[in-house]
Amino acid sequence: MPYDPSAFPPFAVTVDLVVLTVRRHALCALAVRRGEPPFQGRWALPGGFVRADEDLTTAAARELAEETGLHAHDPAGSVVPNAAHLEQLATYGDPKRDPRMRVVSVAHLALAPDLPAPRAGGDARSVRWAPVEELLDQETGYGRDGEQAVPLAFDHARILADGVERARSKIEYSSLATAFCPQEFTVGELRRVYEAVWGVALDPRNFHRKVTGTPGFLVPTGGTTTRQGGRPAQLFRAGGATLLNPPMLRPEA
Amino acid sequence: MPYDPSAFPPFAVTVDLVVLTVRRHALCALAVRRGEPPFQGRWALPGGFVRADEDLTTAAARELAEETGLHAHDPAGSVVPNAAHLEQLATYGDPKRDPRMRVVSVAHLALAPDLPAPRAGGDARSVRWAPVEELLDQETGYGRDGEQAVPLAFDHARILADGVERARSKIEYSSLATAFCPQEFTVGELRRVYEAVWGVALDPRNFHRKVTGTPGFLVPTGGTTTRQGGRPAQLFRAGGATLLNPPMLRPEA
DNA sequence: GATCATAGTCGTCTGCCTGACGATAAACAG
DNA sequence: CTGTTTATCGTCAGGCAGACGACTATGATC
Repeated sequence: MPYDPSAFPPFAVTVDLVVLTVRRHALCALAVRRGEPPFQGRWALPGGFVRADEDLTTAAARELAEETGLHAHDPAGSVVPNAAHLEQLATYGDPKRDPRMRVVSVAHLALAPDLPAPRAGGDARSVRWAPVEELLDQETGYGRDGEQAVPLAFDHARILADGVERARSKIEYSSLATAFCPQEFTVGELRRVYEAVWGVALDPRNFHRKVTGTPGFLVPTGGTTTRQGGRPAQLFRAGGATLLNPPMLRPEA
Repeated sequence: MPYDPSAFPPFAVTVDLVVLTVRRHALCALAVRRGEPPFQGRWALPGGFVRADEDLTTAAARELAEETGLHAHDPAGSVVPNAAHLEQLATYGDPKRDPRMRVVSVAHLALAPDLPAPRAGGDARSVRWAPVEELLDQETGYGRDGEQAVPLAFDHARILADGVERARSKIEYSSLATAFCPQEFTVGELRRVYEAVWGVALDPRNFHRKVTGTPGFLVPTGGTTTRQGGRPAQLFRAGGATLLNPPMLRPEA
């Protein structure tokens, strides 16, 4: 081995979070405003340093709770209300990605239902849900309103784009879309999740046939709701199945 | 922000490599024997420290070249003979994964054709291609021969298992299986790659129909070969398509 | 050289799934 | 009561995959 173990270069290790939800028929990500240089005043993904005795997943779950109050959905754990799906996304370590020092960031992806107030520990104006389209359009200079027509800090646009792409592809072959829904939801609400994440319109009849016909995907709870207007719809919970086989097909292939 | 940027905990960052190939109809991974504690004498995945000014992908490509002589296939680059596919796999950062210090390892996955001699810079007995089944069976105590019936060092069994799972699922919906083949190959050779990676038998007729019917997957070179015995087979190169739609279906779902 | 074993290649048939879309049902708004 | 909205059930045609028969072209063996 041609290296000296006592002379390894020191790194800072952080976790950054791509927290996605569906609000008002649009896929939104959590953004925080930076209060200090570099990129002061710019929007960024939430994140922070990994502590000395902390696992990466633990650090991500801690940051998620600090920023949103959401608890990570423990894969083997108990049923927590408002639990979010949390998984590792990818790691970004370009030597110049942080001008201050060498920082390696382990990005994580979190999917959460649309919660009332996404508020953070600090002041309310420093954190918000922003449509991902808007956050990513900033990269190409086409922001909506003047104030936010600024790219995300660091390489966070790239990280966000990777997270969105992961979510888009993963709801194809897994039941992960239910992570965007409340505990009980209707087929129509689930369909609107797919439509918002993929940015397409789906046929309600074929979608209904597909999701109700996939064993283990949806479990009827017996109740109905009319919160979407129209004819009352059956309520469902997410079933035990995590992999969809055959998958949902994204149109416009 | 509740942290002091000048007081972040220091980490060592390494890259570990899951290098896979298909040899003698079996999926094999590159393993190196550790020459020093901890886990001295045990088999481990190749890897090493990321240098101070080095990108993660660059570090992985450097380690790959050092251990195997393989060059990473530059996605936008020139045609390099014996180029391997290289992609980031996942990052492992359990505080106790290395007893010496806090090490975060960014694992990468490399897929390479079956090359004549996989030898490393050091002595030949310290590096080998081992069937992944054998390396992972060690975890449960069912090793083949006495000498190697020992688990991999660190958490490398977990990393290897994750890499194998990534490869198994990725050849379903991408043309990545061609990374296991030489520049020119036959449909039968490609089928044996799928059979080795998935550990199943595929119908040669349906497989042939599927791969030759997918636009952009295979490009005939005009030549034929009889190196597999039997009737001469057409030779193909990998086409430009990277995503297979609809995907190859893994039996026994 | 005839025969056999081995691989490769082309077709056929059937069942399942999907996309397109008609029709009905059950609520609410005017 | 009528129109609007959403949910849900059905029908039909096309495409693709699995099962499998048939034929082809080489090398090996007697």
